Amino acid sequence: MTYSTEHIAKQLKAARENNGLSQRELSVKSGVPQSHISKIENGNVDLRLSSLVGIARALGMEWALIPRQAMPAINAILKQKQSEAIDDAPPRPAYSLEDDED
Amino acid sequence: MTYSTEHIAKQLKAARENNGLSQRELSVKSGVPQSHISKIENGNVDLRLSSLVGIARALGMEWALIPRQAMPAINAILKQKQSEAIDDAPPRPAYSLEDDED
DNA sequence: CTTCTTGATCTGCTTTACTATATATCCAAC
DNA sequence: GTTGGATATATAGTAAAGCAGATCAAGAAG
Repeated sequence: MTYSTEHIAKQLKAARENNGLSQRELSVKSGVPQSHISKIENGNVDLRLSSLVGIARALGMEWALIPRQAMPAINAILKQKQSEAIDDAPPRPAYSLEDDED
Repeated sequence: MTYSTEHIAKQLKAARENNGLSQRELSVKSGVPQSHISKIENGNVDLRLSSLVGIARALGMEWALIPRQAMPAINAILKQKQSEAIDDAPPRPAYSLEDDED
């Protein structure tokens, strides 16, 4: 409950939402119970690698060990991919069209 | 005990040896008992994130969640860093000089 | 109002990572 | 032979992850 646990929690939650999945849907895809996903996303669990890998895979992600010196380069790429995603695929899931359109 | 567990095991072991550490030394640096490190390196454990992070940090590594589409780029960087390491810091730890010198 | 979906929380139970410590192998050096 | 460094294994106890299932609260929608 210390280190990067909280950070992971946020990443996983963000990724899930990007994929437009509910915790229950992710539960089915990953094989991890919804109750556990909830705990994970709230950072209340020191999860095992198998859980992490299962969930990450279901969200189209992998994980990697990175030499510290290589981190800046990696982060640059991740940031880049992020902005690419923004400008080429705006999913715009729901414009909750306000109640009147007269 | 399935997926990448074995792969991680190998990575950690390789990293430890690159750092020139024994399991005992790593144990001290990471706070994880030597017996457990042994199990981990042999892939006999589904370790928790806290253990992984502790060990990885002690070895000068971090870990990251990577979108699958970004993996090739990441791998390219990692490979590159690897060869850099090879040609600028050849530790050449031991040439077990063959027995014949007569 | 009722219904449905989503996420958080609880209970009970099983499994296993993790710890501490000790011991066993193996191998190289003296 | 013995000694010493390193890794692998053994035992026993504790804490927590993980599972299954139900439930609850909040919101949106009919």
